[in-house]
Parts: sequence; C-alpha cells; structure tokens
Amino acid sequence: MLRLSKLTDYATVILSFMARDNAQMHAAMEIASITGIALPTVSKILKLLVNAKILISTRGAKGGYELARTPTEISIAAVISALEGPIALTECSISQQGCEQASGCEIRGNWNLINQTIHNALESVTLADMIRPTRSQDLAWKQEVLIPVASLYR
Amino acid sequence: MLRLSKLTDYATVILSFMARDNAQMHAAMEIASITGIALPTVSKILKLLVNAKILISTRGAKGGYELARTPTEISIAAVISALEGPIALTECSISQQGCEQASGCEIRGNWNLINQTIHNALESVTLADMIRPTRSQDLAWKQEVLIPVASLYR
DNA sequence: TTAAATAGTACTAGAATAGTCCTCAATTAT
DNA sequence: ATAATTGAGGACTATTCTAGTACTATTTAA
Repeated sequence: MLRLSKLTDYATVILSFMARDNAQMHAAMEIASITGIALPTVSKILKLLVNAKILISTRGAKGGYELARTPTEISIAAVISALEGPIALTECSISQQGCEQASGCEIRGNWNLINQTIHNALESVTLADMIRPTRSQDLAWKQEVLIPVASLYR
Repeated sequence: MLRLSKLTDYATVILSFMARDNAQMHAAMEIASITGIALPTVSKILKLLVNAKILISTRGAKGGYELARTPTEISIAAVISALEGPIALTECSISQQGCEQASGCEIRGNWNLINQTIHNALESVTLADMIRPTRSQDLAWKQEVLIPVASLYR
C-alpha cells in the first residue's frame, strides 16, 4: 500500500548518488550508466527534478545536472511531490456533492490531518539522512513516534 | 502521491458508518444504499475486511456484517493493509542483485525506517478517531510532529 | 422448502504508469 | 563559424493495475 511510483524510487536512487559526491556536475548518461537505469527514463526524471528546483541543469557540452541545494536542505517530501504531485492519501476531491449525499464524509477532515502528519514526517527526512548508513538494530526511535491525530482530541 | 486506492477510501467510509451505530448488524445492501456505493463494490470490500478480521460476517437470512472489535481497537493501518496489502512505500524488493549492482541501494534500509514511521503513525489512528468531528482550526498538534528518522543519527 | 444473505472466483473495461523516441535549443571547443 | 555535446519539451505506446461487475455456491432463518 501507499505505493510510491517506481519513478520516485529511481529518483531517490539518483539523488542519493549525486549527494554522495557533492559539488559535481553529472551528465544524464553518466547517471544512467552508474545507476543502471535506462537513459530515457533517467532523463525524464532529471527533467522533473529540475522543474521542481531540486536540481539545476546546465546545457551544452560539459553540461549536466547538479543539486540545487545541499543534501540537508532537500527533503524527501520535496522529491516525492516533484514526481507525483501534491502529497495526499485520498482523492476525496471527487465532487463534494457526492460526499454530502453519502453518509460517511465527515471523515474528510480527519484524512486531511493524517495527510498532514505523514507529510510532516516526510518533510523531516532529508537526502542527507538517506545516504547515511542504516542501523536497523537501533530501534530507540520507535519510542518517539507520535500519536498526532489522537492528540487532537485531548 | 502516496495514493490509497478508492477501495480503501470507500472502506473507511463504510467502516465509519458502521462504527457510528455500533453493535448493529448491517447487510451489504443496506450499506450500499446508505453510502451510495454500488452493491457489488461494497460486497467486495466487505469480504476483504472479513478476511482481515476487521469485520465478522453472518450468513443466511438476517445475516450481515458487524465490527469484530470496538472502533477504538481498529487502526487505520489495519484497514489499509486489509485492502492493499503490507504497508510499504517502495517495492525495492525487485531482485536484490539488481540493487547491489546499482550504486544507490544502501538507501533501502532508510526507506524501511520511513515506512515504519508512517506505519506507526497510521497505527495510532483508530476508527474512533475518524468519526469524531474535525477541528481543522486547531493546529496545536502540528508542534508535536516528530522527526523520527533524523533522531536515529543523534 | 424457500427466501435472504454472504463466500468465492473469474472476468472486462478503463485508467494510469513506465518507458521510449524525436526534434529543438544552448553551450563549449576547435 | 562550425561541429559536437548536452539538456528541454512534448508526443506516443505498451503494459500493468484498478475498479467495477457478474455468476455460482453455501449457509441460515422462517
């Protein structure tokens, strides 16, 4: 569930490669051969990332792509919305009339809270975090996970 | 992004209707006419929820569906995984060899952390929360949103 | 026994994704 | 200047996934 598209997945791979050797310019073809993702697909992704101002492109010979900001300043949320549009779990947007007729739709407001919560969580993770080594043993953080929606009603 | 399927959306509508008038048995047809969702679709969803032990079904005349637990004991995470399978953003699962060849795949562990974080957030929201009135004005909770992955590295 | 209701499964149409390709524009090096 | 390199932009296709439907079997109450 909660699928991200493959393209988004690729984007994180590409970006974390770029983050690791910083301050460098990389041509699309170079990135394609290093990551093993087909060139046209890499190109497509890079273009989307440029439009989202996550990357800066330089045309012409010796051109290429580079990060627009430092890895600590690029959030995963930004990457995801660059590739998939605004972050939202539901598209309850299907005509408000329909929702008023149907009985269940006071829910919508609560979905929005959940969306916000997840968005904030993704906002707090940066590219810099992604390229750090994993310590899956270390589960101390679990205790820190919050219950934001429930807390609304205290 | 982060799309949930329409079916999952419907499921929350159906379940919150059922949660509101508790302890009652509801036939699929009744639910269909009240929610405005087509009967075959409602049936499909109800069956999935039964398989996930979120609902209990009773066959035969006077049969129907009822909640298997109280609304406070049914998490949104459970509903989502009932409809869409395990909660995971990426399906990096595409052959580990492929990932070792490509340069970017130390990322996977970090994705798992993000998945876990989101899973925990969804686990903390229950059906009971969903049927409460929304107070979108009240944004106090925003201050409480955490930075779980970053905290891993302190 | 009959009617009401769910269980299970298979199928179809439509939409969304992934992936590719082609032409234009810009920059550098010769 | 001119050629080579590289990105920009858009159009297009095939495949996969989802939503929705239909049909048959099974169970239970009256």
